[in-house]
Amino acid sequence: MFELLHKKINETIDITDQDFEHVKTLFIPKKLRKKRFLLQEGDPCVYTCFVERGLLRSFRIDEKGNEHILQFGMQGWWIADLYSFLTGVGSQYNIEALEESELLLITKPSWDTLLNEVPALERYFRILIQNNLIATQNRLMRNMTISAEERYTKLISEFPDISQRVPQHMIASYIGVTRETLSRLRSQISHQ
Amino acid sequence: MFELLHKKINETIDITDQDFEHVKTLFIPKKLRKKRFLLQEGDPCVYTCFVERGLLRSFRIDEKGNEHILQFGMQGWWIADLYSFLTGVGSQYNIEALEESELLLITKPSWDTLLNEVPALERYFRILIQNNLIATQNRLMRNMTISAEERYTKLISEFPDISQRVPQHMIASYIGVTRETLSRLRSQISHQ
DNA sequence: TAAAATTGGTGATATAGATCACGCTTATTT
DNA sequence: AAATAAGCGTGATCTATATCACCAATTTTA
Repeated sequence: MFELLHKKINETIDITDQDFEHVKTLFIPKKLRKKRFLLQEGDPCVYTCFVERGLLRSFRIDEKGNEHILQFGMQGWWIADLYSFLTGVGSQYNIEALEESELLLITKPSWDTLLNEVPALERYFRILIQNNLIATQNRLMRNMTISAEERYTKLISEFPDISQRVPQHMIASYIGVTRETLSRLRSQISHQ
Repeated sequence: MFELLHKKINETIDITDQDFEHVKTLFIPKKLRKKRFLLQEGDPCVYTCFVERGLLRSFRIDEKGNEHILQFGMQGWWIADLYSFLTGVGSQYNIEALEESELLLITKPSWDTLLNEVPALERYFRILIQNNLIATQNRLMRNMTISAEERYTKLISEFPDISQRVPQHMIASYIGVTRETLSRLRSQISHQ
């Protein structure tokens, strides 16, 4: 259950087996079936979630009822509504399993404890968040500088399996277009 | 010169005077005149920069020659091209002073040293980056969910002095529209 | 202080992508 | 197995924003 988390942490910092045993005690393992929610809009985001296996998405629904995906949470990634998790306010996001998933959850109090008791993890999370920031800045700049078609082809080339794993309308709402537009872009691309 | 940095660090973590004296030795104070560059596209981003006084912007120029602003670096904020700073590869961004500015610069080797010698700063930077990530995610979602006009009015209400301090075409390139579009939005807004 | 550059406003037109509306498959649920 | 929902494609039309082209005022630079 904790293999992937252990591996991921070890990739960035050195953690003793003893410390990792302590880490284990603070996480709550959970299986989440497809289409079930880890977080619903309005509720505080109680857990930060590490994805051991499966696939999740975090998304928001605007006033017109359109979905906008902030993040796909793939195997080995973390997913949460950070702001809600840190402040305890009601979340504006939903987090839903797109596949049957195995998760490791940690609450804010446990996370605070963990960071105090295993200071090396402060660096692990700093680097994790740092990489996430870089990726989010890139995505923001891409949205401003390149066309929907380019955004789509770049996404597919970075995550080739994504179009098999998630429906097209979710890919559309991740790159910031409607499902109709993506459908037309795809047919253009396939006709050379 | 170091007052603001000291204050900002103290707002998030406890740092001893002794540790802060050490911090001071690793930063390079620099004055940058208006329109001068701290970083030019293609060069590696050698410094991460804390703005003691003044205003900077980081931006990118696309193939068509249009500018896109990633960040304004206001007093008390940090600015850099994180990816280039961490990896040493040539940057895709420019960083330019929009006002006469007083900066505190730190190189990657010094920053690494600092984090090892003053572990408490690991938390300071984790929280700094965490807040930046939250803000960047919000901006990304806003760009996908709300109109240019709303983006403009929200920016102005969050940073009321910005329209006095930076030219309109830069505000336009921050919210992701052309200068012409922003000009028209502004005249609409002023005519009620 | 004259020349050049920057800033910002506005008209005419073009276009990427949204919206609405429909039909056809393929999964899911009961 | 039937009923329902989800997923995807596509035509017709609409709209927000981009593009191009120009002008006037202000600021910066030589």
